[in-house]
Amino acid sequence: MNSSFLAGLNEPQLEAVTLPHQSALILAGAGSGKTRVLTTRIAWLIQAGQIGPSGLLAVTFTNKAAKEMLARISAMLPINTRGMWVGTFHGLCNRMLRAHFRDAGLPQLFQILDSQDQLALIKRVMKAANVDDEQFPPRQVAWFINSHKDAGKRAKDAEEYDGHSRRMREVYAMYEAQCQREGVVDFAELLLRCHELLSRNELLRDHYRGRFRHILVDEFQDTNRLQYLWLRLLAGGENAVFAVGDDDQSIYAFRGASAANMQDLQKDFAVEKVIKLEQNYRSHGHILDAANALIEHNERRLGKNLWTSEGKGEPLRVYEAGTDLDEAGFIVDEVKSLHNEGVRLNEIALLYRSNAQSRVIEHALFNAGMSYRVYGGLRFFERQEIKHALAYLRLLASDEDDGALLRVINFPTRGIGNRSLEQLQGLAKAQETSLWRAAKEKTARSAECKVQSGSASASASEKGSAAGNSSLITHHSSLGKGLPAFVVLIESMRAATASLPLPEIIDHVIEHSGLKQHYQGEREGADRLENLGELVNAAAGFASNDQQDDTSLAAFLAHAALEAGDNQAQAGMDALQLMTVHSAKGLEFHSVFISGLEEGLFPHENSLTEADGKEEERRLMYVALTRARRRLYLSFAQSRMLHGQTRYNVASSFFHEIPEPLLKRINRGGAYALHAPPSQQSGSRQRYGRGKVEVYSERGIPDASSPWSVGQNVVHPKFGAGIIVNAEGRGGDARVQINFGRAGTKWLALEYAKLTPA
DNA sequence: TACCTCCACGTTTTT
DNA sequence: CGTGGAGGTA
Repeated sequence: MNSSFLAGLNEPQLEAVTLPHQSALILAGAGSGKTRVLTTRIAWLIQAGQIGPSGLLAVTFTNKAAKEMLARISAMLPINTRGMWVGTFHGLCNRMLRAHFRDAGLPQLFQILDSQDQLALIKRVMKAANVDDEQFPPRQVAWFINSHKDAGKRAKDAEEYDGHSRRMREVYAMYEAQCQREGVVDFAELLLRCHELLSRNELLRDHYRGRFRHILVDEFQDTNRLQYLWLRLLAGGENAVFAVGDDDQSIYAFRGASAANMQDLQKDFAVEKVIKLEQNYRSHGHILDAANALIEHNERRLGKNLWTSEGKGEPLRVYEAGTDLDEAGFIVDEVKSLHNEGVRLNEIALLYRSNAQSRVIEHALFNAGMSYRVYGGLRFFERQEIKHALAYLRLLASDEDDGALLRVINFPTRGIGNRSLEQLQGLAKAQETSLWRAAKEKTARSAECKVQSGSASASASEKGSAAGNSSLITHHSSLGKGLPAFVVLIESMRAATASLPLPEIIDHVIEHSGLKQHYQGEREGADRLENLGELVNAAAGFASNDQQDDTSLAAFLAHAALEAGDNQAQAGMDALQLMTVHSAKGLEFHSVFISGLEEGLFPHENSLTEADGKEEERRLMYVALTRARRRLYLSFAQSRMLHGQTRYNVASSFFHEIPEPLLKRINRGGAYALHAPPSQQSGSRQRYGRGKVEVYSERGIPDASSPWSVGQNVVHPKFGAGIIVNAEGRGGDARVQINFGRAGTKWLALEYAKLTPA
C-alpha cells in the first residue's frame, strides 16, 4: 500500500490519522497541523479500503475550510471528490433536506433566508400581529428565535417566565408558521429541520447511519448544542466520530458555541483516545511561551502546552503610544520598514478587538498611501443590488415567497405605495394565500372586468358594490396603476426564461426587471451595475463547476444564501491585512500587530459582566498571539477617541500574564509598569506631553493650584496604579475619576485620597 | 416618493 | 466620532 502521504507526520499525528474505527477527540493546538491530520485521515481511510469516498461525512464551519479540505483530499488521492459529503453543517443539512424535502415537510424549492431576510420577515410578522417593536426589538426577537433553535427548541418548547417571554414565544410561533407558509427556512432551521427529519424518520436515519461509518468534525469546540445533537443522531452508537478541536480557541460562546461538547463527546461516544497535538509548526518559541503562559490563567481547560523545535526567535515587541493616532502612526511606520526588509504586505496582519478600531488606522494607512485590505463588512451576495436581483429570481421560482415579492414589487419604483401594499396584504391574509397569488388574482379579475364592461367606471362600480366601501375603490384604482404591470412583468419573465440556462436567466432578469435601467440612471450606479454583471459571471461559474451536480436556479439561490462570498475585489493583491481577532482565527502571518491592548477594550469591558467573559477574552488573546510566525507587536495607547469621547485606559491586564522577559519595550513609554502587581506599581515615568498639571472645574476653567490633571497617571495605596479620566469641583471639593483598570473606575475626593503621581 | 435632518447607539459573527 | 434608522417635509 502506498501511503506516502503519511510521511512527515509526527507521532501523535500519525496515531490520530491511523486510529482504528472508534470515536476520538483530537486536541489540536494552534498551528499543530489539525487540518492536515483531518484530511490525511480521510485519505488514509479511503486508501486503506476501510471506506469508499461516499462512506464518510466531514463537516466544517466555513465554506473556506470545506473547500480547503476537498482540495487537499484531491491532492492526495486520485478520486473525484464530487459526491463526497464534505461541507459545512448548513450545507450538508441543506443537501439532506433537498433530497428528502417531502419527508421534511418542505416544498421542493424551499428558499434559504440569510440574516437580513430573517430580520425582515420577523419585522413583517410583528407588524401583522401588532407587536410593539419598542418592547420587542426585532433584533432581540431574532436572537431569541435563533438561540432557541440553536438549542434544538421549537416555539412549543420555549419556556415562559413572564408576560414578556410568553409574547416572545408567540412571535416565535407566528414566525415559524409564516416561514412554513412561504416555504423559506433560516440558517438555524436548516439544522433543526434536518435533526427533526432524522429523529422522526427511522428508515432514513438507519440509511445514513449505515452509510456514514466515519464522521469527521473540524473546529469541534465551535459546535453549538443543536449541531452536537445532529452529530450524535447521525452517528448513532456504531459510527466513529473523529472530532478535532481546541478548547483554548473557543471564541464563539456568545453565539451559542459550547466547548462543553468536548466533554460530552467523550462521555456519549465512550472516547478512549484523546490525542493531543502539541507540536507547533508555525511560531517561534517566544511567541508560544507567551501564548502558553497567558492561557494558563484560564481555569477550565482540557490542558495542553505548545512547543516547537524551532528557535526562540525574537521577543514580543511592546509599543506604548500616547494616543490612538500615535499608535496608528507607529504601525504604519513599522509596516513600512518590515515591507522594506522584504516581508510581503500579505504576510502582515493588523488585529483589533472591535471593528470600530480600524478607522483610525485605515486613515493613517490611506494617508501613507499603503495598500490594505479590511476583512468583514458587506459581502457580495449581501449587497442590495444583488439581493434585489436574487429576489426577482426567487419570485420566478416560487409563488409563495412574500419576502422576495415585497423586496421588488416597488423596486424600481412602479407606483405601488404603502397603501396598495397594505391592501394587497389584507387581501392575501383574507384569502389565506401568498402575496403573489393575491396580486395575480386581483389583476386578473380587474382585467376581466375591463374586458367585460369595457370601462373603468363599470369595474369600479362592480367592486364598490361588492365591498360597499368607498375607500376600497380608491385602493383598487391605485392597485390598477402599478400592480398589473408588475404581474405582467413577472409572468413574462417567467415565460421568457423557462428554458434558458442559468446565467441567461439572470441576465434576462437584470435586463427586463428594470434594475439595469434604474442603476444606469443613478450616480452611484456604476459599481452596482458592475456587481450585477459579476452576478451573471458567478452564475456561469456555478453552472460550469464540475463539483456541482445541480445547476438549477434553486441550487444557485441556495448557494447564494449559504455562501455569501468574499467582500472585497482586492482579494488578490499584496496588501496589509486588517481584521478583528475573531476573523483571524485559522490564519497565520509572518508578522502580527495586536493593537488597542487596553483594559476595557481588550479584554472588552462588556465581556467582563458575563460568566465566562474574561476567560473567553483570554482565549481570544491566545488566538491573536498564535497567529504570528516570526514577529509579534503588542501596542496600546494611553488615550483613545471612542464614541466621540477621549478615554483614558490602563494597559491590558493581559500584559501581566505574559512573563516579562518575553516582552521588549521598543519605545520609551513606561507610563505603565506592565508587571509589578497593582499595589506596588510605581513609576519612573515620563508622561507624554499632554497639558499642564491642572484640574478643570465644571466650567472648564483650569485650576492652576492643583497638581493633578486629566490623563495623568497616579498611584493609590489601595487600588494601585490608575489614570485620571475626569475631574470636577475645585479646592476642597475637588474630586477626580480614576480608572484603576482591574480595580475599576472610581470617583475620589482629592482631599482624602492618598494619591501620588506615578 | 425622495431627500434630509435628527437622534440613539456603539464587541466579537458564519451559515 | 460615525452610522443607520426613523420621521418629517418638499
